[in-house]
Amino acid sequence: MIRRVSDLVMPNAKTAILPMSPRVRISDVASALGITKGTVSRALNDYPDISETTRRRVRRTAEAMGYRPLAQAQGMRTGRTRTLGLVLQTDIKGAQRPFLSDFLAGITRAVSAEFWTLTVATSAGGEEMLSTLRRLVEERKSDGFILPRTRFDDARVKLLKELDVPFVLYGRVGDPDRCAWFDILGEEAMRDAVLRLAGHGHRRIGFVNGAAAYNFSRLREEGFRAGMADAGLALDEMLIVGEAMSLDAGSDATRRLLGAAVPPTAIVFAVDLAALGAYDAAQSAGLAIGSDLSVISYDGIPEGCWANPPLTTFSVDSRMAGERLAHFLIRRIRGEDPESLRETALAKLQPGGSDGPPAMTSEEIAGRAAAAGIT
Amino acid sequence: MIRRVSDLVMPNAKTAILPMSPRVRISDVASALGITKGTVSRALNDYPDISETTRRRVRRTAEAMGYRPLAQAQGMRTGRTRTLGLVLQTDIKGAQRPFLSDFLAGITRAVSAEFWTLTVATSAGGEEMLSTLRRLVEERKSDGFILPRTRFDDARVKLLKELDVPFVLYGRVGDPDRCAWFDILGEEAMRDAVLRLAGHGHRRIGFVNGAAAYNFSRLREEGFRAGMADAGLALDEMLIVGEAMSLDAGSDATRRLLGAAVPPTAIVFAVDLAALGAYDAAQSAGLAIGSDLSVISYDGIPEGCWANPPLTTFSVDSRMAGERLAHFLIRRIRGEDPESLRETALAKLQPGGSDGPPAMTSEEIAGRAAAAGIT
DNA sequence: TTTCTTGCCGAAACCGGTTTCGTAGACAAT
DNA sequence: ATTGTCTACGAAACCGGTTTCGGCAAGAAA
Repeated sequence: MIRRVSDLVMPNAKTAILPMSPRVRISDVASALGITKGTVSRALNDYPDISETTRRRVRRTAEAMGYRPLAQAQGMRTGRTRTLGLVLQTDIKGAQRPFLSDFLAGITRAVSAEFWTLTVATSAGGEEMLSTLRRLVEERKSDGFILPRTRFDDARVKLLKELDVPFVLYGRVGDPDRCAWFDILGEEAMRDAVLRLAGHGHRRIGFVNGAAAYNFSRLREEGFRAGMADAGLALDEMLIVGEAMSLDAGSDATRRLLGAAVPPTAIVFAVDLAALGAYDAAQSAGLAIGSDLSVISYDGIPEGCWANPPLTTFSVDSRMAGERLAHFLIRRIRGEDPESLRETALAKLQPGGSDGPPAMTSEEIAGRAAAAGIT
Repeated sequence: MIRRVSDLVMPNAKTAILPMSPRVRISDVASALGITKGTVSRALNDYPDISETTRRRVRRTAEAMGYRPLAQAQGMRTGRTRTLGLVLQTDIKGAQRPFLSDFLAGITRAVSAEFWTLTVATSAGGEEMLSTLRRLVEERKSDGFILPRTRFDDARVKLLKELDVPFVLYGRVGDPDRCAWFDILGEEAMRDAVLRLAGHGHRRIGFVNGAAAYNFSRLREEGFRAGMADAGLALDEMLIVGEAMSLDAGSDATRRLLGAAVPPTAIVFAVDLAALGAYDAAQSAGLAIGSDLSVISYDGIPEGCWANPPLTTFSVDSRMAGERLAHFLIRRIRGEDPESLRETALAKLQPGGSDGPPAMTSEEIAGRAAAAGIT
């Protein structure tokens, strides 16, 4: 921890000055052209009081000399440093783990193509998340934020709106006012999952949702319901359970569904990690995933491929998401209307062996479950 | 891509100035004390020409007023901005994926505890990696770097030494001169793996190494050899293969070992991902992992738990590694001797079901392999 | 021709820190 | 009392950009 203010400052100040590589500064460009640096700056920044010919000359020589403005120096006056911020939540064990690498690759790719940078922080969520955001804003460490894993009513959004700091959502929120976002249409995936199962001949289908606080859970449930309606299947509220974000929770949820009076022959999961928990529950009930009990899920985590049989799931292109989000955020910071920066994409079906035509009736499944002591 | 220099600068300059929150500036502290900001700065930076009483008064009021220097402003003169850099390599599919989340959490935890920040970039490796580092240094985006996945002869180390930019290694290198590092003792793990297998009764043990370019591969092979010697087992160079960093490569390597004249009854893998490839090869040879063929590996990736049987592996605490590395780098940047910043830790055995007493002799395994067409 | 615009640029202030330089005042030595 | 030294601080330059302000010169209007 920081104890004294002096821990924050530069020790050995004299020797701390780096041997600066011969950067091209704005004054170099100016003197090369025989004009003042103020004029160069205004020319590059498209001020209206610069003649078109001067503007062109300045641009060309700046380019030719390899001039690139120092973000921190610009930041002194403007308060902007061409830096995006990403605060990851770390209290949920392994929550975004599988996607993170691709997601970061996408963001940094977009960001460095424009000579911006990304600063990453982590926090435990809740109040700490907000104070971390606030600190990054106050210390001018980032000009805007990418907010992953949005909640229906998201405190981060509220805070950043108040502070008037730009942000983009990876996901959607309840109140879309002044929000830009990129999102995958989880609801469409859930709908398609139901239709695929119905195509296999399933008629009793259960749904295991994620945590209700997250906005995606609402959407995926909507999608499930829409799919059931489209398939002309009866919806039994007893076959819808939620709050399953982990293996254990997924396992428990599966057991609850199998213990129903008339259990489902197939289950749609909103989250891969929960779906993998179903394997355990099915095994303990003596049911074979893919035949006795069909499972389709969403996320496309690599662990799914290692399950036996491999999990049928809708996979998400996290890298592309990162790229789109970074571009959107930069445009947002540059002043574009957030409501014009909204885009969605579809998840891609990744067929495994965890779904297929029902090999058992609900009654037979109920029998097995009862025999295994599942109620 | 960037086309014109003006893409780099601030548009709408007039409106771009942020409504600054009422930060406490150094001049605020100064006027509160009735002294000049220069004196405050020198007091906080431990200049010798400040009286002890003044220094104390300045510290206390600065603390009380919540003053925190703006890193970019300091950077203008000093060239330092209290920022660590991390450049991830993304061309190797999923190479560091499983560890990344924990690793980042560790780094950012340490970093934000000292009011520093982390900027993350990605690159495809090779020349692009070097130019990315160079760019971050030139644009003063980071004061030093954490270099993961070190090679025996690492081009990044060479470059940063030339540029005289501080760095710490996650791993070790051939030439330790002027290098600070944190590393896990993979060689010890490999040694222990051999001893564990020898304890099970195995006498013919193979080794599948990672890519020779990485320094950890050399160390892990050394550890394997040391283990064989300690266990008093004969070493057959035919049973040592390398360059297996992926599933497919691991599968191929396993097949090669099984096709040997006298195949091993157990295999030690340097990399989990390769070890998971052995499952496939074993299955196609009609061999059961854990009994017919024992496997012990290293990394502790989560996929290992999903394999059947779960992989016995030595797991690494990536979060701790990130934390230690960040602290080391900060101390390095503050001027400490790099050679005093070196630390190692042990990997932790995570027993699974992939190893056990040999159920078959080498001859029987050779028979199965031959029957499966593996030569 | 004179005056009023307008376009275009130089000069200088400014952002928030760090660092250099100069000097007032205390004290010691002469 | 004068000179010299040293301590401790004020004043100002500086980092590399952006933004404000003022004014010259050319063209338009009177």
